[in-house]
Amino acid sequence: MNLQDTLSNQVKQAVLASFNVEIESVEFQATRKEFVGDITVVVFPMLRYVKGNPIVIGETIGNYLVDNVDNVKAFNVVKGFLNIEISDSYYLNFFDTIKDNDTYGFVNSSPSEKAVMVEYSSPNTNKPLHLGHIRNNLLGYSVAEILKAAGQKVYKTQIINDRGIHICKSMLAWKLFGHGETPESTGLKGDKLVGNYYVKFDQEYKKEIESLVSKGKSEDEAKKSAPILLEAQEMLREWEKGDDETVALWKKMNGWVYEGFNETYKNLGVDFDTLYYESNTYLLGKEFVAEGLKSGVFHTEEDGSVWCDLTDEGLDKKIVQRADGTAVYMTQDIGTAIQRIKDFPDVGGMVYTVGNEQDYHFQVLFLILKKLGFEWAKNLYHLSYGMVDLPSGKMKSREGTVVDADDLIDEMAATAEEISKELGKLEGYSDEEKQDLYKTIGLGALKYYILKVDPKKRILFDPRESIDFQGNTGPFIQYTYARIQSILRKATSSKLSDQVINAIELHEKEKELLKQLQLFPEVIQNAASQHSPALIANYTYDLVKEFNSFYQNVSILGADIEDEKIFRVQLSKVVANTIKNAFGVLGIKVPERM
RNA sequence: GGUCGCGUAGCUCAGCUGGAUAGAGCAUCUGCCUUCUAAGCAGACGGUCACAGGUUCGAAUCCUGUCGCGAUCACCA
Repeated sequence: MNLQDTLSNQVKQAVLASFNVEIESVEFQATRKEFVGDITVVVFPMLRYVKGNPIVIGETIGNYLVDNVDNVKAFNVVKGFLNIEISDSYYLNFFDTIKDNDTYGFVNSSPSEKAVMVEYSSPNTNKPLHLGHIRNNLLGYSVAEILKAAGQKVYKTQIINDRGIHICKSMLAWKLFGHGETPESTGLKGDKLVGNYYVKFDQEYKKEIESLVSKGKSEDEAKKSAPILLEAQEMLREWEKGDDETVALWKKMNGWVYEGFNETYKNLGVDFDTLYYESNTYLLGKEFVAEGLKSGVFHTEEDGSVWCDLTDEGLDKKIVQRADGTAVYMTQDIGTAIQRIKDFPDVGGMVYTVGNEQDYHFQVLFLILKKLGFEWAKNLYHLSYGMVDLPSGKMKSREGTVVDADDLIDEMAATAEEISKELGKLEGYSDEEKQDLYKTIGLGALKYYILKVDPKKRILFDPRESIDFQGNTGPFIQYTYARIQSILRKATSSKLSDQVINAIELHEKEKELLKQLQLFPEVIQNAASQHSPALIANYTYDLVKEFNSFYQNVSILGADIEDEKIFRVQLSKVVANTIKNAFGVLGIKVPERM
């Protein structure tokens, strides 16, 4: 039983013994720094049951606790707050239970429990990944790792939007203007090459619109009748018919894109257990549209289009299949969800990492799946996150106003290199080790910068103001880890690792650290239930700040008493391990030196 | 217009299952490297928690309304 539960019972007994009243719950909070104590009971809520002066009530309870609870050393009452001091031995015992546990805070998954599938990334295959995708990838990956750490079985996946008018635009532009260029012939990453033709298409399209308008057409008309657009639409029809040449080109260019994406994923450090392609799942969606028609979930309009009426739920009518029988976005999402459960019968729920512009879509999707009668539909969660915008507004691939993912990753490493060289602490490292470290730090800065923000808030990214490496940042936390490793390297020679600690008096900073460590398992669980890596990031920052204060104010290897020295080294080791585990679920590596 | 989200220090963000004087970082300013890595520590400065009501012993936090920003309401994805 943890401290709070124990105290809770004792406080209830105290109230019962002193006032002859039973109270249901006791409200605790951490004691604020400016007061003496470790944990605080808020007396005010009890006034409903116990009439009287809150100060007197607090003192009565405090006296009872000191008399009856071993771990309670002393107390003081300020207004309606009963501040309790806990004995050092309690914290030392706690430390003893975690000091050799490398996975402290994590819960092993139980085989009987249902797995959860986490979808993220899910790009279109007509252009490279940008900063918006980075946020998506980091969030999805991290939430998947957090769920694992909290004891769930997880599959990571994505849905690759590999078909549609967008890829046809790139294909057509390549065909018209590409002169047979390939990634090999140009030295470009495949996704970059294909993306260039997506931009090229748009430029040509705009030229044609302009020319049509100058010939007297209205802008709307011009947009619809530009020859290059008509040709792209024709290409899509050819693709749907299975035209050999078109399909071959489609396969070739998608292949280039996948190679490019895989490189970016590798650099970002994200991975997937299984992949889904839209071109494979949209047909299953149509089957279930037919099914839903039979069971009356859907209905057909006069023109043959199929709809789901959600007006009873306070939503609109939603189309699930076009009049010409082709699939819409919703159709394939229905199909994909069902396909996944077929493929992985142990999956009992899914998390969709998709921007908040699609909040409505997922609300509708989940409702439709429920109406279709799928048991697992109640366990679907839309991990909705805010857009990453630039000072100039939205990022637009077609207009070239994007922060490219690969470029950004490289720039971060370059900045890390610059700073590292200035500081010059890496004598003895090989060039390869150095490059590796720059990447670790650069990515650490980027990932932490993105993940520390509450997912639902939008991020404004100003490329001119580079991401910090000082203060509340990834490198700051990595630096603290490296510092601890340095101490551990110096300490390993002696017998510091598995000594038993005798009773020592805790330094204030040590106690604060132990309190912070105690929170970690709860933080993991909260982050999992709220799908929020930001909670882990903020926790880690608080832990690290506490450690640095300890480090700067207390001598570790130079402790006067041998037992103190052992304890401090062990405590540092546990802090380092917790940093590593916390950063691990954020997808951030920690360095041995920096 | 309907619906949803957001609004906290000059800037970037915590805090939001109601509790003590609203916290960090950046920026600005002071100190601290002949002791474990100064990407650090200690401190100063900086706030009408968008605004107005309400609930409560107590509201940044919950409720209502107003304003501002964003998203969405496509036979696009």
